[in-house]
Amino acid sequence: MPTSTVENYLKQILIVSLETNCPEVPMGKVAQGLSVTSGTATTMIKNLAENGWLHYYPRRGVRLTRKGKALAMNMLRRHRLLETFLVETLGLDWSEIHQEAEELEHAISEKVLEKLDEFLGRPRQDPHGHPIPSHGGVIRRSNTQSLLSCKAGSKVTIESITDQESDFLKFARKKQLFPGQVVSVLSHEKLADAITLQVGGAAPFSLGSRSSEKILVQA
Amino acid sequence: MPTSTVENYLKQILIVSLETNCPEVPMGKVAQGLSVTSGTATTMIKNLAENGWLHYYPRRGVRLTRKGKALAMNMLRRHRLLETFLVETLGLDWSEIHQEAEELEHAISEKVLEKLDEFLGRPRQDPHGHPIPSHGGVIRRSNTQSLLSCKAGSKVTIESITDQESDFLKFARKKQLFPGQVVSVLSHEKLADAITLQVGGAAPFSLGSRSSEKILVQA
DNA sequence: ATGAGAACTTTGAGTAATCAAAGTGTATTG
DNA sequence: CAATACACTTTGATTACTCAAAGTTCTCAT
Repeated sequence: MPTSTVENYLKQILIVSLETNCPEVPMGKVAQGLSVTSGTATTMIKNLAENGWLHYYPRRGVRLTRKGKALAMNMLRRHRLLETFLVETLGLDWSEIHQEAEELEHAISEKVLEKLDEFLGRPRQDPHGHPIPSHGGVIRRSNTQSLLSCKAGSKVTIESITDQESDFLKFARKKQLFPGQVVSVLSHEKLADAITLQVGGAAPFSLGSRSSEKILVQA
Repeated sequence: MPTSTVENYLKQILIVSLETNCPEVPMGKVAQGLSVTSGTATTMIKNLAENGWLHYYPRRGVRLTRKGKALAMNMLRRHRLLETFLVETLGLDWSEIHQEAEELEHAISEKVLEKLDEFLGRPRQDPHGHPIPSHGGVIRRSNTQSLLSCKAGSKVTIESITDQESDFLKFARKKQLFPGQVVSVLSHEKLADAITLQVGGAAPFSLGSRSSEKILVQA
């Protein structure tokens, strides 16, 4: 039985490798993502490698094994199903569910998880718009791009918000930026590092590149 | 923030002190209830005493402080609300929920707990018939006695089953022994250590003292 | 190519929880 | 009232994780 620390390391590595679209993840990202010192990450990673969760290429990075990826995918499934439950069933705010799910995902058994999935009607996406991996660990990958890469004049649908920070999510909702919303890109000034949007009939507003990168859309 | 080990020790002590109706709990019961060696229990208890969770009387036992009892009551509330959720909402069998709740009770936040309570309609009892402590940590104590103390010829209503063992619970349900059921005590042979019952129209059967002690009833 | 700085690893030490086994105190029972 | 048995405590060691700080390797700009 892997400890919850092991689960967290593997999940974090999977998340980074999905984000960067590259299976090899540098140590720095691991340490940073888990808020531990780099020395701690090195020690832990060597231990994970010894137990067959991942391959470790010193001073280069880390890559999940099949076994490691399966566990990590399962953690993502747990996390996203729990987030869905917290919002849909218990009515918590989407800005506060991340931390809650972060704890619960290690405590919930496979049996309860599947009952929960059934109870929720086997949802495909969590409240942030992220796909929920299947029981078998498969994730539906859609052809999305970030809002940052949209041209002026285009009209796109928000697929997901890739940030779990409470403050950003509160802001996003106030501006009506959540999955399913249709957004018009009024302008995109590369040099000014800003993109101007309009959602529904509300007043237009601008986002910097940092923020617009966090919003994934479909044309 | 107490660790989940701390939470487990305090909860276990509270459970024993409620069962025995005595606030002082001997070390042996602590070690046994938590499945640790007696040496481990001693070390841990000294640590808990230093942190104000309980009073430690060496070679005599242990007694929760106000602070310790409050935390322990809260754990009991978590446990029993979660058990209720697992049975009522997700449809798990009452024989398998104890272990599940045992894990989840440490992971669920106060906020989610209260939402859950609301969602469940603020239940007063868990699926085993045990009272659920209020948010403030108060427990309704009814005047119950165990089935073992019932006279032949009496007719009683089951209030709760004080055993979490999966096998015993499966047996109990098969015999229709669960909260709310009305039971006739046909005979009670002190010397034979057996009590004979009838539930509804089913065939009469006998229970030994070990088992009948686990069933709490109201006249 | 070289030297500065970033990225990474190593080392030494600490915490929380656990066990096995040896040691101590207490309570009965003959 | 001693001998024994039981309940409890102490001791020494282990595991899984963590950090700070010192050490190493790699890369890139000069």
